[in-house]
Amino acid sequence: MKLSPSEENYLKAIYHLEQASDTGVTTNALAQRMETKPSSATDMVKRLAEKELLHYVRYRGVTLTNEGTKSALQIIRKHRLWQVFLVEKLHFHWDQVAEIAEQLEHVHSEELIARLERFLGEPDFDPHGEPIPSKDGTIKQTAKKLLAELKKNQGGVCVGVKESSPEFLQYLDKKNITIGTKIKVLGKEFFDGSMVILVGKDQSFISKKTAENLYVQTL
Amino acid sequence: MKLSPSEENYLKAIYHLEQASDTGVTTNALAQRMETKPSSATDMVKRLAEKELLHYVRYRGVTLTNEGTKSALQIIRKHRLWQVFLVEKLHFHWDQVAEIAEQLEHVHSEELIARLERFLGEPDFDPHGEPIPSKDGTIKQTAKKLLAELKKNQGGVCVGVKESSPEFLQYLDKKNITIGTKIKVLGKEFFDGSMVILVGKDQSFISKKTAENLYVQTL
DNA sequence: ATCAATATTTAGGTTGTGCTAAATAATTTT
DNA sequence: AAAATTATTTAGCACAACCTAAATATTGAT
Ligand SMILES: [Mn+2]
Ligand SMILES: [Mn+2]
Ligand SMILES: [Mn+2]
Ligand SMILES: [Mn+2]
Repeated sequence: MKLSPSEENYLKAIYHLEQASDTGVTTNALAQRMETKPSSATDMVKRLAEKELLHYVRYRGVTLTNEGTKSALQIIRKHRLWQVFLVEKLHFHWDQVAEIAEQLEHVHSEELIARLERFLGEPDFDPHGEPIPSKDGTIKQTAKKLLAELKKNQGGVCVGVKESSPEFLQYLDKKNITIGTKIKVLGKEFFDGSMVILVGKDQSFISKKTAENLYVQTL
Repeated sequence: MKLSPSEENYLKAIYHLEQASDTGVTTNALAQRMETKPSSATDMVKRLAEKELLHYVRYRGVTLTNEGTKSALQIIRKHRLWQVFLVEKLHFHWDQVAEIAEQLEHVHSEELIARLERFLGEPDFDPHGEPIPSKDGTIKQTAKKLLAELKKNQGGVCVGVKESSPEFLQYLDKKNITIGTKIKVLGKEFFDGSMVILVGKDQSFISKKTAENLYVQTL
């Protein structure tokens, strides 16, 4: 089915909200995520229900159908592949690619995305460490945990970020943390969850909030 | 100014029609090119006039303003750079790229197109031999002529196509003609303008229509 | 259980981009 | 020059995607 950019953006938003909560997605949550009004979200949700991309029960929220989930995954796939292109080939910084990928993801061409994937060497993860769904919708999951879950003296490699806002990514740069960086917990403050960590050879102080947005793979 | 895909497509169409005729563009011509109805073209033309991208006189047609021409050239620039990407990097065939570039050209990001141009090695021409406008709107013109203008025993290198429909490009493939192919006129029929030409080492027969859609650079 | 607060939907309006049918202007033919 | 033909515009409708304000349903507190 050929969807409009707006429809695709809504589907993606619903998918991500479903993932984050494992429950139906409410109109308010969706409107907030889409930066629109609840009444606009209701309108769109009705259209998507009409197209059988989601189940909608008035006042009860929304869940994607199989079709809807499949569509959402394909858009995410395109978004992430384009992000890889922007960083690996055009040398964009990892905090600059989201906005452009938001547009590129809506270009309709199966052939294009197949060839792009090939050209990029069939990457498994995007520049933020997020997995790239395959053409059939499969996602490669890795055993990652939040840095905040590690105990003192445990260490690992940074494999992703939970939030990927430019602000956070730029902050990580300042701290010399990026995908692939080795991190070890030197100390953890019980009071506020803050940590002293080893980044490469240097010590660094990070807040609980930061530790809760960094994924690491333990060694 | 941030324009919608539809507005951008209209601007491009008007630019091309102006180039082809050196006179004002009529509503009917525009509607035909855009594959829409004259009434729709009138609507759009009014909006673009409002934005001062073109001059519009009722019943008299339309001409682009300087602003409008600048915008059109930037869209054409993006279209052609993306076409180079699709052919050179993703190995699309030259007859498959127009449709996808029609979408990619509407992605808004100065930075993206600057980096893409760099990545592609700052090409001067697209896969159909058409010049790529520079960032400031300059077009590199070459001394090319239509194959149809050549006399017997004159020869040259194919440097472009006037029409770039998939049908025509596929036909050229069958004839083993592409950008860079050496061609020599062995004979020209006065009656219907058809030609016998030398393509590489082989003889080939082409119609006047074909000869009028092939650009060559004489040696 | 009732009421207040919150969430959601509906009603009705706006803008962009298309359409058809009818009106009007321009051009060509006679 | 008038009539016929063609080109163009206008009027009015439709749909997607937004909005605000008002109505209604759900939830949480008393
Ligand atoms: Mn998007
Ligand atoms: Mn990402
Ligand atoms: Mn286009
Ligand atoms: Mn071209």
